[in-house]
Amino acid sequence: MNSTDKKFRRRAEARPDEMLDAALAVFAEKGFAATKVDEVARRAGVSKGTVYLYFPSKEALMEGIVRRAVAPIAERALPDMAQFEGDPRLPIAMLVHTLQNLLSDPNNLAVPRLILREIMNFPAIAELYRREVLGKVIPALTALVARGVASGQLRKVDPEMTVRSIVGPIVAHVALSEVFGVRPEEGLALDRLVENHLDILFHGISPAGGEETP
Amino acid sequence: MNSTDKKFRRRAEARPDEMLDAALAVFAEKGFAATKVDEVARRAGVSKGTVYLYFPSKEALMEGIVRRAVAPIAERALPDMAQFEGDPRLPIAMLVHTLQNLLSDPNNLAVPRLILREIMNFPAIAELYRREVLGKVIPALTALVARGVASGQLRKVDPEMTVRSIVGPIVAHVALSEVFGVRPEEGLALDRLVENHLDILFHGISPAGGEETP
Amino acid sequence: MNSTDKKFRRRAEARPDEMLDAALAVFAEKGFAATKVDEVARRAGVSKGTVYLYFPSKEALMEGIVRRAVAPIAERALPDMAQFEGDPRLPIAMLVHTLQNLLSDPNNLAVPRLILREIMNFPAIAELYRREVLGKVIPALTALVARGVASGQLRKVDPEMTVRSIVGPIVAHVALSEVFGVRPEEGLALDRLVENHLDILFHGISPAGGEETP
Amino acid sequence: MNSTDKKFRRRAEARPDEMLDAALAVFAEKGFAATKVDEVARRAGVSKGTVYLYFPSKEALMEGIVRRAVAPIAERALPDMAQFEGDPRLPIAMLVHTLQNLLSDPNNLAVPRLILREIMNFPAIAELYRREVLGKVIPALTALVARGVASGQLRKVDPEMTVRSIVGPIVAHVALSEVFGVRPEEGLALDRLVENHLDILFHGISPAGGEETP
DNA sequence: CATGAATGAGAGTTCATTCAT
DNA sequence: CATGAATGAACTCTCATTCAT
Repeated sequence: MNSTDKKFRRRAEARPDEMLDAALAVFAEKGFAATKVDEVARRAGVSKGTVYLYFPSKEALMEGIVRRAVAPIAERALPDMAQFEGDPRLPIAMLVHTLQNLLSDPNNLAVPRLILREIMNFPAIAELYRREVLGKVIPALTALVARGVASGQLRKVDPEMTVRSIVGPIVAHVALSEVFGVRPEEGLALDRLVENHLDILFHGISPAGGEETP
Repeated sequence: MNSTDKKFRRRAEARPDEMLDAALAVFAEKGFAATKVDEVARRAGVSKGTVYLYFPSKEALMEGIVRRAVAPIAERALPDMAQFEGDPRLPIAMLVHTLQNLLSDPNNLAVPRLILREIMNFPAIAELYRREVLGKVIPALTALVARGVASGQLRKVDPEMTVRSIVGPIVAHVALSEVFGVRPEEGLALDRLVENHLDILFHGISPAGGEETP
Repeated sequence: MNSTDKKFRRRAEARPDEMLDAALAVFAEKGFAATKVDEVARRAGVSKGTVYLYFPSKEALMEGIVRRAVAPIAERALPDMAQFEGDPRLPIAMLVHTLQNLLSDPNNLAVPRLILREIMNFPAIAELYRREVLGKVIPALTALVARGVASGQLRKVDPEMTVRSIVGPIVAHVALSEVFGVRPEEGLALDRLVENHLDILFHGISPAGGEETP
Repeated sequence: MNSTDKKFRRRAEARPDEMLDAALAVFAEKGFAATKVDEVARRAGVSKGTVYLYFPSKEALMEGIVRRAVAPIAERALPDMAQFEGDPRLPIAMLVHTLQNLLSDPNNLAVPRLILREIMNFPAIAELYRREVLGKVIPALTALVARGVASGQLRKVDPEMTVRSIVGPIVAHVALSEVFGVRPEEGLALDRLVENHLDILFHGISPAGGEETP
């Protein structure tokens, strides 16, 4: 009860996570290059040396942040989509709404923002993201669209390219807002964007006289 | 005796431009932070001091690159679009094809790539881009869509959000390719993307039984 | 095992002082501008970075030197003088002799020499010196002379200007020697200067038939 | 009358002097180290290269300034003093008043100020000054005092040290004012200083019951 | 485990000086 | 004579990383 009391144990085990939290906060605020390890340590309530006890380098902090954020994505909603058999517009709408929910919470936005900001300086992160997220989401979506086209539930569109039409408007909307500060008066208004986007998308990919948006 | 001998190059008025070319090349290759002014100078065939003769700082090189690239954009195709009276799908298709042409040339791609890579560390550049490019293109496009909706040539879509549906797929396509290396086997295949995109888009925004893609 | 082995010196609280010593030595030798921080570090037995661990800039070293040297001056002999009630020539002689002692030791001379050399490039130091040293010594001396005049122990001299007559000859003597290398054959011969100076001064400010030099 | 008209000739011949004027102005304002040759050139209305046409280095400008200012001093009032036969207090008073006049004009103050500021970084200048000015003034003054002592017109003072008592108060007064900004409310008030100084000095060096200040 | 003092390679920037025109 | 574009050595300061305690 002395050296193993709550405080001590929690600290010992949660340390790496606390450091990633601190690093994310500072990276998000100042960018990777402008962030000093000293400040990450301070924000995490430890000394600079301790950071290096858990992470071999400043870059490793960056990778740790991304790895932690990316991990749950792959396991989550993907399997469902891949095996879905019915109207492909349903999982497409689900995916879009999942994205919407994800992006609505500023907390969730911090990591993508950071990735967007730094990715071109971190080939390893780009590769990780490509492999763990895009490499799973894109093929699943492509297959979904392809099945829809094959079954006649969708018009004869190019499945691979259509994936860009599904996520593109959302990406563009968030990028405009986050990078350039171009946003509607209401704020992000993601719901408005999603509604209009799905409306156009489904009109665009459904056969003439096709069903309405699910 | 040719135009590149030493004597001619001295005092050449093209000096600043040559430096921006060199800077663009190195920034594109290594990123802003990892680029040494020394290397920009070497690549431009001058000494480090000479760079500072024309640009007060390394950052000024970055700004110079963007400013030079952004300048012609605003003056170019915008006015036409704003005053166009007929089928709004025509100028939309034109804009998309203009983008396609622009992005097809790897030379033209270098600046947007660089901007994408560094913009979050250069608020001034983001602001410049927002003001000079987005601040002109987006309102023009929005008005165009709004007119189309008003005239009944387009379905009742949200003009402001629809702009994201027009450029989003292209942005996503280029970003996937340039940032993550996710691209079709043929390479960028921008034509395939554009064809599919316009197909879906126009089906998505045209009234039921509307005209075909222009 | 002695007090200068590596382990003991690490974290020593004397670090800043050691650096000031080193800086003073190099500044005195080469002047501020011609001194490289690297050399200060080497002379202090540390690395360049360590200097910046304790002092934020090269200028801060300069200020540190002066501040450290100036600190004890104000607290020392001033209070006595201010409250002295008897013959004002006594504390004047004491002050002059204190100066004489101070300036006799080449070690003590280093700081004034450095100040003299660099002061015009360091307004902050001039201000510090003015406030902490001159701002206390001069008014005290002035008051002393004024009291002497009022009590009739001194002739009717201008107290404020007489202060210049008290310290001027010493300043001139040291400046001639230190700056221009003009000095008697014996060396500085401060005692000779002081004796002659006080002889003239006291004859100059005492009433006709006044007392002898104390 | 074409290529030798006033403008051209004056420029050609007065160039070096104009450059020294410009250099003095900038050195006085910013100090030697902080002055850029570029600015001296600009202030002189010529190009940087032209400065190097007349002066081999930045330091040479400094030396030129001092040499030009020092030249007339030696030839001027010195001979008179050396051969003066009457009351030595007369030439002493004259010297002090000459100094007073010299220092009263801010224009004349610029060079001494600059010398004071930079001399310790320019051994050559110190040496020049020592040789050309001090080496002549001090022996002359010393001899004068010695003669006064020998003739009984002055008390038995140490001639060499007494020189410090003659110029010291003035030096101290100017240094206090120029270096530390310590000055009477009226401004420099050199006349007040000189009057009090000579009063004390002559009372100090004259035999008891000696004559009044000339 | 944790600390934080110490390191030192490295980069941006300045500016006296040169020299082709 | 005059120019001013070009040079490049030199310097200050930063900060990721190490390691003795």
